[in-house]
Amino acid sequence: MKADKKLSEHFLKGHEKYLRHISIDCVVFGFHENELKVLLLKAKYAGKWALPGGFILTEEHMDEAAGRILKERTGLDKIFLQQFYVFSDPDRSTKKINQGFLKNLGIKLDKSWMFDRFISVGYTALVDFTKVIPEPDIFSEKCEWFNIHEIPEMILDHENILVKAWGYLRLQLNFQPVGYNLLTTKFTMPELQKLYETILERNLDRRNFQRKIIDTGILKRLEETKKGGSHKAPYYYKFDLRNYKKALRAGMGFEL
Amino acid sequence: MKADKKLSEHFLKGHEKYLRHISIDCVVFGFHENELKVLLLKAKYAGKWALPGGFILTEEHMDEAAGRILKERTGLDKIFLQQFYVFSDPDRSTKKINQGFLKNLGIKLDKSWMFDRFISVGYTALVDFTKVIPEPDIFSEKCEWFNIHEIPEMILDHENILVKAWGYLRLQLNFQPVGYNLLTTKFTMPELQKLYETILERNLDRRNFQRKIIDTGILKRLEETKKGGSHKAPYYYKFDLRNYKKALRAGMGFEL
DNA sequence: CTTTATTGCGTTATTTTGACACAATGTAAA
DNA sequence: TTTACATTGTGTCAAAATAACGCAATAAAG
Repeated sequence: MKADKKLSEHFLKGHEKYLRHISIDCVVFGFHENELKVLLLKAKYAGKWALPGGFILTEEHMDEAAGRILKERTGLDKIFLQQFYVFSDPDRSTKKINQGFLKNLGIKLDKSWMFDRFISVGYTALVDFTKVIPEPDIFSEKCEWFNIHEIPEMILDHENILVKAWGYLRLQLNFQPVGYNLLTTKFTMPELQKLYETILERNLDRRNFQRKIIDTGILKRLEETKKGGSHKAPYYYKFDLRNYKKALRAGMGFEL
Repeated sequence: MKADKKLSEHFLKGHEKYLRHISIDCVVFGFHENELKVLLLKAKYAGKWALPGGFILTEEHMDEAAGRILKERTGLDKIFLQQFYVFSDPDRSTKKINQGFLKNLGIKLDKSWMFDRFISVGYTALVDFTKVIPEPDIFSEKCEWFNIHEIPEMILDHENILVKAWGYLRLQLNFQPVGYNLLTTKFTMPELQKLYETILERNLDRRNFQRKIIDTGILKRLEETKKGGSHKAPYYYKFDLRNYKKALRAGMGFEL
């Protein structure tokens, strides 16, 4: 099989291409139908799910590497990425698990660089759910979105990474263009509020939320309204990127 | 010379002992005489100053490595450490600089692991200035404290790392036991206020600061006062660690 | 014993936040 | 066509948090 040959080469020659001991794991957040979602890959033959990850080319900036890795998985360019933590437990990737994975692949490689210890840098990625075309890679049989509350069994310490990323997202809500990156360009106030409520995991007063977010001046109301519901049609809004960036520098307060 | 032999061995055999491509750089903050200080090393023969840094043993947790590195430099155990950013520019450590450094040492080593590209994980360390005994290592001729506003010329991207660490410290002021770790066990209210003012780089109203910090309940006032100034003697305080940790979880607001 | 610098404690005005009321409006049912 | 319903847009008011400032108390120096 062609895919297997590519895999073999990866295990045999990867160390010439990539920095050893260092990996990247991305937690890709999306927002759809009022739910926070995470993009996961199902590892071939392993039967468990994994965060999209990869390695750093010998002369590549790590942030670029993260972008490159994600482009292959989502089809998107210029994704909003942020490193948030380094996972360095010496036992986080055990040889046992990786060897089992290889055996199932039918490849006999006892001394691949892949069995070395890896320190992994965690990145959060915020993407527009509607624009992503999920793509599995040669290591994976599937690539799918999962509701943040319905995460399947994951390999290694990936669940831990995911939980930590979510906490980071919550902390960053006041300082980063979370809304700008997770929503489509056009959205309604209830949609934006739901996003905040989902990330903060608590309900916000509709009227106070609106006042607060309007006062920051980061939004521009359009003339258009979103019709379809059997009730008053909400206005569409879009971000005023200029003001947004200015407001973010100051931090806009939604308390935890 | 014995030191040179140790150095040679480091350059020749280090890769057997440490993970390649990964280093740690620590920004050690202290507070003394109302000034924020940083602990720096003067690199031998290089003539420039450097952050205390090091490498990760093949089976060591990265956080432990950071602690181990700092223990050698400060004589302190159980230092409050936090990773804050990963510096991964492929050009951040150029071969030219390192080779010059080696040449000056009188050691001819063209293919040392030390010339590989390094990705460095930045840590902030908060220490009690009065308890630190600065110790240079075999790479350094000096180890000294510097005022944060009087930083000398530094090697590589270390000044950049330092600046980023300071920004991180500011952000963490409301969420981390910054005061607890930077001050001696006994301190006065004006001392604590100066610490906050120095980190935030702005003046705070003395009376509002006092009220706010007292209201959090994180302090315990002692009967003792600090005499010596030609004015009313301020009370000593110490942290109520129980309440401090509780308050930190909620975050206590000093805005930027 | 007076002066000086600074502390401890307090007051008031302003701003921000939280809780809630009510009219307006797009669709579906009558 | 009219009515019912769900949800939106806007506004009010009390409570809480913050900012700005006053003044008496006191340790040391002259």
